[in-house]
This record gives sequence, C-alpha cells and structure tokens, in this order.
Amino acid sequence: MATEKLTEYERRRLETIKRNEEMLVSLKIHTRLSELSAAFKRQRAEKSYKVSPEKKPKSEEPVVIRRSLRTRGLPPDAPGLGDEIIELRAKPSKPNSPPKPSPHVLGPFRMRDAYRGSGSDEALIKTISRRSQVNSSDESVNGQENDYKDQISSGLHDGSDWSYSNSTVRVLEDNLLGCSTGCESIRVKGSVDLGSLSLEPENIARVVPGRIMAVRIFPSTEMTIIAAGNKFGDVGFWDVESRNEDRDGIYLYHPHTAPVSGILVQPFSLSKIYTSSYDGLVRLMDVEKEVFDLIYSSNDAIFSLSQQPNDANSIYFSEGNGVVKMCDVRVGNTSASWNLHENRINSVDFNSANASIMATSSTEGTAGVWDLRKMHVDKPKALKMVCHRRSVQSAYFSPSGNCLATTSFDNNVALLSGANFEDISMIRHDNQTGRWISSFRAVWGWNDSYIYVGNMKRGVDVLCTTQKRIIFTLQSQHASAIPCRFDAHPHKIGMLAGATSGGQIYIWTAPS
DNA sequence: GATATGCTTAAATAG
DNA sequence: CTATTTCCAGCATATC
Repeated sequence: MATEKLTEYERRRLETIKRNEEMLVSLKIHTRLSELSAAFKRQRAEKSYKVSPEKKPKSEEPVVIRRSLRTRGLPPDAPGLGDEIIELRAKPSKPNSPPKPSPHVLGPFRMRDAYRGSGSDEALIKTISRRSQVNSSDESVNGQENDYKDQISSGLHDGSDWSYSNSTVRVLEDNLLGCSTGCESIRVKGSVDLGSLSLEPENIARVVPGRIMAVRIFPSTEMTIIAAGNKFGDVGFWDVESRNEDRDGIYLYHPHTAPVSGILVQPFSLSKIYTSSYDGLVRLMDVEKEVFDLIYSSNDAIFSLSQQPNDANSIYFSEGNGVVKMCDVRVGNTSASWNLHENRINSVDFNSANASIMATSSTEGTAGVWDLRKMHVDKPKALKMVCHRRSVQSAYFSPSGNCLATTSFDNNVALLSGANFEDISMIRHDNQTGRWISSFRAVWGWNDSYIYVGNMKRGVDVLCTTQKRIIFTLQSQHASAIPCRFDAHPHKIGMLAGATSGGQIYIWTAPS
C-alpha cells in the first residue's frame, strides 16, 4: 500500500520533470534524465525521518524529505542528478490550483517574482538604492575618502567593476580607523560596555518563517537593515527604522529552494547582496536592477559564503564534501578549487590584516588556517590545524586579525593567537543545541577582547579572550527564543543581531 | 567502510 | 493552555 502511494508520487514527479525538460535541455543535463528512475528507486527505499505511518495527508502529495546525495555526503557523480532536478521545480501547491509563477529556475529572475510579502517592496528598493548611491559619494565622509574613491575608480576596467588594491585599503585603514563613515569594508574597532547593551522590544521582529541559518547587518551607518536567510530558501529584509504603525518594515523573498547558508552585502555597493544555499546556487540580488541573478551553480550544496576584505570581484564558498572554491563574479566561473577537508565546511573567513590568510571549519572536527599564496593544487597544506573532538561550526578571525576563534560541538570555543596562531587555549562552553536549534557560532565584536555566543537559556554569553572564560551574559525578558546565529554591526559598536530558530531577529544595542 | 536507525533538542502553531 | 509538528544536525550504536 505504501508502495502504491509512492509509485503514484513517483509518477507525478516524473511528470513534473517532463515539464522541466525544455529548460534542462538548454542546460545539457537532459541526457541524464534516464538516470532518474534509478535515483527514485533509491529514494523510495530510503525512509524519511520517523514519520507516524498512520497519519497520511489525504489526497496530498506525501511529504517526503528531499535528501539529495550531496546532503548525505555522497559524491556528486551521476546518480545524484535526479534530486537536483526535483529541487528545481516549483513547490507543488494544491493539485488543481494553477502553479504559482516560480523563480525556481537555473537562471536570473526578477525580484518581484521571488517576492513573497503581502505589501509592496517598493519602499525597500528605494531605501537601499538611495543609500547605495549616497554611499558612493557619502556626505558624512570628509573629502579624504572621496579622494580614495576616485583613486579606487581610476583603477577600474569598467564602470561595473569595484576592485581596489591592497595598498589602497591600507591607506583607508590608516586614515579612517575609528572614524564613522557611511560605508567601508574596514570594521570600526572599539570597546563596548557590556552592561549597557540592551534588547528593546522595538528591536525584535520576525523576519522570516522558520529557522534562520544566516543573518547579516547591512554595513552602513545611514540605515539599519538586516537580512536573514532561512531553512526554506527565503531571504527576509528588515528595515528597522521604517517600522511604524502601518508598516512592519519587513520584506520577504524566495530566491532559493533549500536552506540559505550565507549572505554577503557588498560594502561599497549596498544594493548588491550575494546569497548561497544548499540548493547549490550562489545568487546576486541586485536591488537597483531588481533582479536575483545567478552567479554560480553546482550539484553540491554550498554551506558557507565569504569574501576577502580587499577584493569585491571574488567570492569564496564551501561546497559539498570539504571543497572551497573561488569564483570571479565578473566572469562567473570558478577560478580556483581546493579540497581542504574530508567533510562539509561550515565556515570560510578571511583575515582583515592579511587577506591571503583564510580560515575554514569543518564537520570533520578540524579548523584550518590557510595561506592562499601557497596553496598546492593537489594537497594544500594548512598553516595551522585546530583539532576538536567533534564537528567545528565556525572559525572566525578577530577584528585585528591576530586571533582566531573556533566553535565546536565538543563544547569548546578554541582561541588561537600568536604570530602563527601557535598559541591555543580552550574556553568551555555548552554548544549542545540539539536538532531544532542551529549550531552556535561564536562571533567577534568590535575588538579582540570579547566573543559572543548564544546559550540554551535564551541569552548571549560573552567570552573574555584574556580571562578565557564567560565574563558576562546578555539576557533579556523580551527574548522568547534562543539566539543561535549572530552578526556584529561592522560600523556601530554595540549593535549585535541575533537570529533564532523561529525566524526572529534580536538587535542588542548600546545606548547612543 | 557503508548504511540504517534512534536519540538529543525548542518553538511555532494547531487544536 | 496543551498537544502536535518540525524533520537538509550530529553523534552513537547496530548491522551488513
């Protein structure tokens, strides 16, 4: 009986795939359609997570958890493709209702086609576009920076290129350190009074449905916009200051068909936002063009996304089983690929003091520090390996670049320091989040003193790097869920966004 | 080694 | 208010 039902399900799926065939033909993967049948048989044999067999949704498609080969850690070779195609199709609505126009295609689509909010998203587009333009000739910055901008512009190949050199960044850093500018890729540094941080009720909002996987504060002092990516492939934007009685200031899009693993807002061009996903895609949301572009596509899941602080033309991401790739966004292909770990890589980060130094963390149980200038193609050798006893969820460099903090399921936050990160110390911290809460990832604040990491009591533990212990815990009666993913505002000291598994964002702030 | 299965966990939401 | 549902982690254990 169950077999019968699944057979029916298979039939419908095959129909869907037929419908997608034209699209697939252009992608030159249609020749592998013949392999689908076999893939389905495997999938049928595979049981989804313990579902009570009695309750079946009547006359609905059975809810089968789509687990592609890649999420099961299998090689991305031939037989996995069937899953990919399924994930490209629109999520089935009711059998007889006309299919919603779906952007789930392997290509660019308009923002409005991915928009899932109730009102209009015009206000968001306006806010981001206006600020983005302001940022390229920011009035809050003195003439000095405009000179740098000119300097930067003079080195461009064309108008759509935002490259700038190492030396330029160095000059920027020397001159602008500590200044409040509208937009630069250098983080402000400073100390924060932990006791003064608070979570105000107006700084709480549900930005997406379901579990948040990635959160990012826009790198601007002119506005407060926070982007959150969830498990379903949604990306929500919260324009915090625009909230009033009529508007919630929240805008929801659906650019991906699987969990969103990374969000990058371009510091010099706030209207350009990269997103990565388990669906194997990297997209570029261009708010001015009002499109979600396709930058990169893979058969493997993409688990994290990063960028060097001095190169806006390249993105780095981790893919499948332990691979990091670099992609030139102007060309759209990967120009480098390294196999660095045996298992999925949960984070990729770059050192602010030396953009060639990269850190990775892996489910394999290790974190690595790498020098991109010395990467052997076959077997890259790490400058430093951190060994944990369980999976490592993150490895992030401190604001100065002198330290590295890794977070692991083995209940440690490891702290590396020293000229070659040779000094390692462990700070105990309960990181057992269980199944429903995204893993904790300790993030740096605005100097090398403190690290912020969620706890299971709905608070934020602050680890002191000198005392190697929890020195403070941010708590609030307004926090109704566990904040598990964080982003510290790069230019506003004390502004820390925490994201929950229920789609909420908490913004802790320092008094102004 | 590959594969399956069971257990942990919190919060939205259905009732 | 309680009962149910979620189910793309990660780990331990059992079986082949």
